[in-house]
Amino acid sequence: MPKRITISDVAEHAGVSTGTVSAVLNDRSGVRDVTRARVRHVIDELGYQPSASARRLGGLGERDSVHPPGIGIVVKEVGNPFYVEVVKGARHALDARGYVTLISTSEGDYAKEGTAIDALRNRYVGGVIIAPVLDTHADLSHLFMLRRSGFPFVLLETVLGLPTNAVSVDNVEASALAVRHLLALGHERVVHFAGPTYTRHSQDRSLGFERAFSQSSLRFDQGQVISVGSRFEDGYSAGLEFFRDRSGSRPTAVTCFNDLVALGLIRALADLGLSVPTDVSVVGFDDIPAASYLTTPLTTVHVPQRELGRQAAEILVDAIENAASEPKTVLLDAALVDRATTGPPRG
Amino acid sequence: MPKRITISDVAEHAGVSTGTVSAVLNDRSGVRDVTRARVRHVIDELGYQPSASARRLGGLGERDSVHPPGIGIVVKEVGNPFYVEVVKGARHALDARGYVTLISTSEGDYAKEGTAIDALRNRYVGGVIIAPVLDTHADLSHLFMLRRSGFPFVLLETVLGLPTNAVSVDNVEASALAVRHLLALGHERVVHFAGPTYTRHSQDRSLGFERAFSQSSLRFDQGQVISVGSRFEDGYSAGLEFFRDRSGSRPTAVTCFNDLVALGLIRALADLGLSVPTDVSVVGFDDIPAASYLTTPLTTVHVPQRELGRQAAEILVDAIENAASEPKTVLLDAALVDRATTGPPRG
DNA sequence: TATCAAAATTGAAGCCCTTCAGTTATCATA
DNA sequence: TATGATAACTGAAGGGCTTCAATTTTGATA
Repeated sequence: MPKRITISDVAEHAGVSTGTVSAVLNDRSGVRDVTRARVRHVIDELGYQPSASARRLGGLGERDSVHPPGIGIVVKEVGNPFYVEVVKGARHALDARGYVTLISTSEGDYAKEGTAIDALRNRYVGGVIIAPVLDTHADLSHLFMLRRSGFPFVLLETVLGLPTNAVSVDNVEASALAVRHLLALGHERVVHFAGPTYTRHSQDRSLGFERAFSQSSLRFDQGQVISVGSRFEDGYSAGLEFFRDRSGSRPTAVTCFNDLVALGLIRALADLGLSVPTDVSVVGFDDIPAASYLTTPLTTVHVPQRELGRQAAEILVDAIENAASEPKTVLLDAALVDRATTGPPRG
Repeated sequence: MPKRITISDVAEHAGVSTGTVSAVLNDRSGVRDVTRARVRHVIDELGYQPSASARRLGGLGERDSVHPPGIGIVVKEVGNPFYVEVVKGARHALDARGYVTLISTSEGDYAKEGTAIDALRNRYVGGVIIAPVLDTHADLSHLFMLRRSGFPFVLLETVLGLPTNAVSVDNVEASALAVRHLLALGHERVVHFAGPTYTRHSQDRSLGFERAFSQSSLRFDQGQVISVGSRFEDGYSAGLEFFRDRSGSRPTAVTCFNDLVALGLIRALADLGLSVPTDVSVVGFDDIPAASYLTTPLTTVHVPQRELGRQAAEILVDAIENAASEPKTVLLDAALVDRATTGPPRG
């Protein structure tokens, strides 16, 4: 194996000391221009590449002193439009503060989330933003360990029993908003297409649905909450199954876990020959960019995704730079956006 | 500042030597269970965190010996459905080979691309997959320097004059496919909504359009290629502008730089009261997942995105593990997918 | 040319680990 | 109990860089 070229090799060839080479490498003042030039030339000549580990080790402590500091973001899935927007918001804020952003995914898998966090930590990110996977079988131990180790992080979902930095919206209330909108339009038979159980978002949104219903003059029944999933396909297949053969007692409106599910459902309704919103009103959740692109723009609950990312970034940077900051939870407001997929029930 | 807890602290508290602690840390054999347990306990007690830099420095050379090795992916934009699929394909292959995937974005900005690559390199990824930004004003110097430094990388676009690993499709030919499809349907007035100039993809697709046209009995005119962009909004606004007030000489078909532009265009046509494909046929490019979801599924050129990612990952891992491998360029096949947005011209 | 403060340069100590030759403890066997 | 063979443990020597007190050089001034 070719022996590594070190700073001493450079020093020797340039006829200076290692200290001087180091000074050149770090653009420190107090080196004559001729010397600087000579060293630079040798570096180039020899194809010298500094060892990042040695730089960090040598410097004061373990911080990423040499290069722009990094922060990591662990999302469940790359390409989920919701997280895409959150990441954009965070990235923007982080750029402005001179941090580089590194993204990794957990694929909604609890173990992979741990791997991703470790990988990021071992690579000198100063902190991480995490969309946590809430696996009922797991004990969330790596989040607790993270917390115990004092490593700065911010969650994109509040976690019960874990007092830590978190940024989210009040999903219970936001979900209730959607229901109230439908009730106000005169709907009485409404169901909720719920998301995966591993996310608090889903639990809260189901809860909000139930609560808004219970608070109305109507009666709530467990059967109104149907576990579906979070993807377009989930909404589509659940929609087909649910609305096939159901002419009589068919619900007149559906609130969905997120916009993707809503879109899938709308597609299924179209395939079944039902029209939106005349036959069925549909409300999404999140307000992803595509929601407003569609031929019939989606009525949905707007979640300030970029702002979510921005605030998470801000809190994280603050935690990194002022080590002493207190755990902070921020809840942003959501709002109903009334577009074209809701209307009064037929007749 | 709180002094860092080192391996010697642990050794001292546990009454063993640093060598033993190191052995425990690395799960090496030759340590009695009682000793191992004692050391583990002290580690826990003291909240000891190994220094990743020191581990790397101490080990043989600069490789990422201790933790799973990482590879980086630099895409232009997180959330671009095309890259999302490519990343998924790569991630899948990389997972199987025990690499962790770290994603960073260039935002289509040449300078940020350099920053992203550096950030990744300095964080011990063994190699990177890059969707290169082709800035006409830049000299692509960081790609050349990367190459010169011997750092393994794979491009998702071939770059003129840079013999290196690359995975792509033959965009010229693929684009011609779209045109031939339209010509076969009887269209004569066809235009191309071209992408941004900073990507080779766009240049090649425009070229393919021109070529297919020239090879037909029809005459090609520069005016048929309209520079639009790569986003939904770009397609939408260009569509509005182009098809407004043009009843007579209006083109009967459009091929688009990508699916997003096509979707934007379709939306614009709808707003103008024109129907697809009766009034205007539209062909996309890439075949992103959403293309088949829509109410009127998009006719498009299918690019095997996941496979692109998979092959890129494979080549990269090979380059990392067998340092001597030759630069390799792979061109995958694209195919036209005839769905609902194309048909014969009216009349 | 002599003087001296400021600028430039030196080089050994230290950062925290891993490694491995050498030493010591252990335990089965004679 | 003595004897090896083997297992367990030790600790100093790196690994490549940064730092900083100490030294040397520079160049303006007398």
